[in-house]
Amino acid sequence: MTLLHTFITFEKGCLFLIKNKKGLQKITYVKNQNLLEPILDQYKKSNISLLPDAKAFKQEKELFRHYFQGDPVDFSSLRLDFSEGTLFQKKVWRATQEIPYGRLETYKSLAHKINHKGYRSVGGALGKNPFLIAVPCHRVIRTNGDLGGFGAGLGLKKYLLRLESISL
DNA sequence: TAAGGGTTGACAC
DNA sequence: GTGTCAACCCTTA
Repeated sequence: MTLLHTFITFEKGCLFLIKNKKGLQKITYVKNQNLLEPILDQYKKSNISLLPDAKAFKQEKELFRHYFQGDPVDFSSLRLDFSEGTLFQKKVWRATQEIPYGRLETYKSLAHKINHKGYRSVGGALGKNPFLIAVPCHRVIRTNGDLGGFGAGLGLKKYLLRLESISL
């Protein structure tokens, strides 16, 4: 299998984007480009060849450039391939996608949106979120105002919230 | 099948 | 205010 990939550097590190025929398959965060090698190796071992192709990511690069400049960006125009997630995870990710730029949501209210009482499961699904920033799990916090957790590190969560002018 | 998880709410101190 | 615990329910090993 062949997938396309590219990376986008920003102040705090680097975003690694992977695309298949259906759309974006993954957006992950790495602190620096040196850490990309082990990721590429893993794909090689799984018989997946990753081709660097910056042109195929023109739209994504443009959106992220604006986003990191602090402009309000709507990522809903991106085609995201949720097929790797479970039914429950897809529900949570879609609900998270609907959180507008600059707004916060709690794990509880997100659970309500999908008619669910398992707040922990919502956190679990967000932890598995393969689309960093495009599915804005950084906008989900605890009801008491604590940040909760973040797969890519709380430092990055704070940075992204500051970028969107959200005061904590 | 059991354990663990990015949580919450209730209760006791 | 802080700590503890049960309950929610999905995912993973």
